[in-house]
Amino acid sequence: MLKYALLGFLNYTPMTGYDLKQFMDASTSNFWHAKQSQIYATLKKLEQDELVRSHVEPQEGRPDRRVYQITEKGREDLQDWLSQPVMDVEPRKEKLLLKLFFSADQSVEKILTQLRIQRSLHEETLERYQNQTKEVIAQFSASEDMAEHGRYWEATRRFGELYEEMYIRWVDETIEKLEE
Amino acid sequence: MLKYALLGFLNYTPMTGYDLKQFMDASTSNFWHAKQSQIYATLKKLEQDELVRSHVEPQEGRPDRRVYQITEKGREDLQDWLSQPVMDVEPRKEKLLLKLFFSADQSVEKILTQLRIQRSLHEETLERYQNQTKEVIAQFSASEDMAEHGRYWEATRRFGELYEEMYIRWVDETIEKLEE
DNA sequence: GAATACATGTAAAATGTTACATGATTTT
DNA sequence: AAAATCATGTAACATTTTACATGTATTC
Repeated sequence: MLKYALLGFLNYTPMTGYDLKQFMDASTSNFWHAKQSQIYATLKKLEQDELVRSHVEPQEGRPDRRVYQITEKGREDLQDWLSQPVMDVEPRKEKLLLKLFFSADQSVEKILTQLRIQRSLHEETLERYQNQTKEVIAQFSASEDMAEHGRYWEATRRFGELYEEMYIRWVDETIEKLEE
Repeated sequence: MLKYALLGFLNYTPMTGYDLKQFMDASTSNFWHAKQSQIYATLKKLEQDELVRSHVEPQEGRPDRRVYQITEKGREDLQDWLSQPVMDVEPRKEKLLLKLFFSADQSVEKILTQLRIQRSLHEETLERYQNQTKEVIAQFSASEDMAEHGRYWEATRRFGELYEEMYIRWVDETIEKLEE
């Protein structure tokens, strides 16, 4: 699936694995993320499958850049994937909930601390979506050929915002019940 | 991490890999899930590490059962994990959002169809949390020695409920904006 | 008569994480 | 003087998914 994230970005414009990581961190990390090493490995595989092509741009004083661009075959594959509807609900994994589920023998004080830590982490995340991510999207949508993309980027950002608000609400509710 | 889900359940009572799968599907699938094959593989590893022990119970007409029970070492490991606070925000992966992010060139009609499919899938999931999962928890909490656990199980179920409500709200909001 | 439940697992592939390695330039 | 940024990657490991294989008993 990372495959399609990379093809999606390369469909905008050619760039390096390093650039792709920056873009993902700034825009899709809310719903899709990857480590730098995985991005490099996946790009290599995409090139083998001829969905992307690369060339090296020599640089002085800095490491050379390997710039990837999407091929016609890559565009078709991406288009194909985009047009297929998602037919399932994505399963979640939430360590904190797993812990909480088995926490009946822990002290309530310890659990409350856990929850308060999560609350502040999710508050930070929420603020990031509301400020930083929002700005990044606004900047990119400013250019004319990217304006149409802005609507969709904003929809995904909004999801992150709603998610974090929901999470904080759930923590507050749970803390309240435990304090009774 | 599946490791701790299995230890957590085995800390209630000894059971087979098959039983563990049933329990997880009925209770933790909202925030932690695993395939049957992964459960068997993980149990094998847990036994090698002496965190669980197993014995075979012969059966007639049905395959023999391999019943696992947690060891003292396993209990300590679980306890240790439970007492450590979670210090990060769990990253999500949402295929639909990834698709939506890159969908500016798709027809609005196609995207709306995508969103409507997701809406109905998440509505089903929400209802499951509100009815089936709620009942399962009520049943298990009925026995005296499990009553205290019920509070925590309910908190995790509530998370699923809030999540699905949020998701549906987001879909509705997004559909509305696209229809403008 | 067909499908589901019960119960176990193996093998291969895909995916993702962690740790390591290099080295100049720029910022703190 | 130390840390972060730019830029690449490899290797080992861990986790997860998919597909295969088996066979009885019960339910529809």
